[in-house]
Amino acid sequence: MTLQHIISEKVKTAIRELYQADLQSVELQGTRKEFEGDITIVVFPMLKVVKGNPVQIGETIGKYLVNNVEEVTSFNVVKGFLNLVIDDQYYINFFASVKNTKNYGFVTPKEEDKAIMVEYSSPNTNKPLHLGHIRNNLLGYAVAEIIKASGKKVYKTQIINDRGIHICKSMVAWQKYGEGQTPASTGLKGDKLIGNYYVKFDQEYKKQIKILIDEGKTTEEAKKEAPILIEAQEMLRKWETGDQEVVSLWKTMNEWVYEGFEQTYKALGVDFDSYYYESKTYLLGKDIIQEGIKKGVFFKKEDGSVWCDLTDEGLDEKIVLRSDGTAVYITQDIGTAIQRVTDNQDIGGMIYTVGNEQDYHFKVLFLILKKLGYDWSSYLHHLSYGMVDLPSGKMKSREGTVVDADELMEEMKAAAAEASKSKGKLEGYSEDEKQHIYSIVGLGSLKYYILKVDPKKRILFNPEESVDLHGNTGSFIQYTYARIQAILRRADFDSTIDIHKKITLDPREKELIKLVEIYPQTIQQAAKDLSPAIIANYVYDLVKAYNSFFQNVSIFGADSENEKIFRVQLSNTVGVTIKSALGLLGIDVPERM
RNA sequence: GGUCGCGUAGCUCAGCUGGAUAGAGCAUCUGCCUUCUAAGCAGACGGUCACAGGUUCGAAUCCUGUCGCGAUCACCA
Repeated sequence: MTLQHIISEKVKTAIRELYQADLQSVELQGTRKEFEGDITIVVFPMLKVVKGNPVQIGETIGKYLVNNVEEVTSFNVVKGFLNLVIDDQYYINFFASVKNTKNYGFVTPKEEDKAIMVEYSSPNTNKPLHLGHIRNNLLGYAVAEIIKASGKKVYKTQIINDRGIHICKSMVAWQKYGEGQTPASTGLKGDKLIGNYYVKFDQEYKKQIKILIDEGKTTEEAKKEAPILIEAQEMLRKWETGDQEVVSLWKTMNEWVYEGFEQTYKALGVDFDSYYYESKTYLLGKDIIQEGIKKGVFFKKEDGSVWCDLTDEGLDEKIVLRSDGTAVYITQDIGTAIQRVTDNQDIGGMIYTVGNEQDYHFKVLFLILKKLGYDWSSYLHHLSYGMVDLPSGKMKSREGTVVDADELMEEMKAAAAEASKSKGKLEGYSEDEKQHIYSIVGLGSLKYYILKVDPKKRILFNPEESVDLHGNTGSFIQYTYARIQAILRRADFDSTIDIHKKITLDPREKELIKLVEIYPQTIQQAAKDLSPAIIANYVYDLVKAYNSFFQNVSIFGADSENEKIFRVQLSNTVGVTIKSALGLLGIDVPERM
């Protein structure tokens, strides 16, 4: 039972004994810095059941708590706020009880619990990953880790959009202009190579449109009749009929892309427990549609197209199968969802990490699955996030303003290297060790910069700002961790020495213990809100408080040995918590920097 | 046009299940390295929380409307 619980219960008891009234709940908050105290009870809400002056009621309850709760040493009342001063010994005992806890703040999942499947990344296989994908990957990975830490089993997965006209465009261009190039022959990553042919297709397509218009066609006609587009469409038809040559080329080119993606994922530090491929699930989707027609969930129009009527829910009719019988986007999503639950019987819910331009799509998808009668459909969430904009505006592939994921990571690493060299704190490290630290710091900056923002908001990605070392940045947090390690190296750190004896706390020490105290509930909140930003903001607060402590309270110049040991142990616990919280964000920590 | 989201300091963001004088960072300005990593600390400056109503003892937070920005409303994915 936490101190908050004890105080809440005692307040209720006090109201019952002193005023013969029942209080539903007690509103507690941390006392603001400008007032004396640690925990504050808001008196105003009590006025609904207790008539009287809030200040007097506060005084009465304050006296009662001092007499009846050991940890409450004194109190003061300001307006309707009852500030309680908590005994330092409470915080010291709390710290002692927690300082050697492994995985402090994490809840271990129970065997019988249902699992959550988190889908993220989910690229098309016709071009490399860019900054937008980075946000998606970081968010999906971090949310998965946070949910895991909050006490649930988690499966990470993705859906790879490996079929469709976009792949065929790259394939056609490669066939016509590729001259047999491969990743091995060019030294290019596979996804980059394929991306080049996607661009090549677009260039040729535009040329042909222009020629057709010059020949007197309308723009509309030209766009439909360009020979290279006809070729791509023809290739898609061949693919669907299983044409051996086309399927073989498709497989080869997709393999190249997957190898490229794997390198990017590895560099980013994200991973997956399973992969789903649209090419394998869209047929199941089509089967489900047929069943749905029998169940009356869908209906067929005269032209053969199949629809779902969602007008009762305030939405429109939604097409789920084209008149020629081919699958649309949502068809395969229905199939994939069902396939996943079939493969993993313990799934109790799914989270889709997809940009907010698809809010409507997922609303419809979840409704359709509900109409089809799947009980897990009520535990589906769309983790909807905002776009990443550049100072120059939106990223547009046609205008070449897309920020490539691999290049960006290299740039971040280079910036970290430059900054580190100017500080010169890595003497004695080998070149490999230095490179490793540049990588940790560069990626840490990037990840923190993106994850600290509320997922649902758009991000303005300012390259100059993202490599900044000062203030609310990943570097600052990692730097603090490295600082703590320097202390521990020098102190011959031993976590087992008992420090119960220490009597008075510096306000900065107390602040740190309070922050450590709320780490577990912060994880729960972040899991509930699907928001890594909550963890990012927490770890920033923790680090700021530590630096204030570090700069103003001498550790090795402490008055007593006991005090010194306490401060070293406190530093260690803060360091462990920083590492743990950053770990949830997929950010590594350096021992030195 | 319908629907959804957003609007907080010059800039980038916290705070939003209602609580005290709205917080950080960047930028600008002052101090602090012969003592544990100055990628730091201490401080100054900076606000009509888009606007207007409403609910409430109390509103940045909840409700309604207006304005601005964005997304979406395909037999594209």
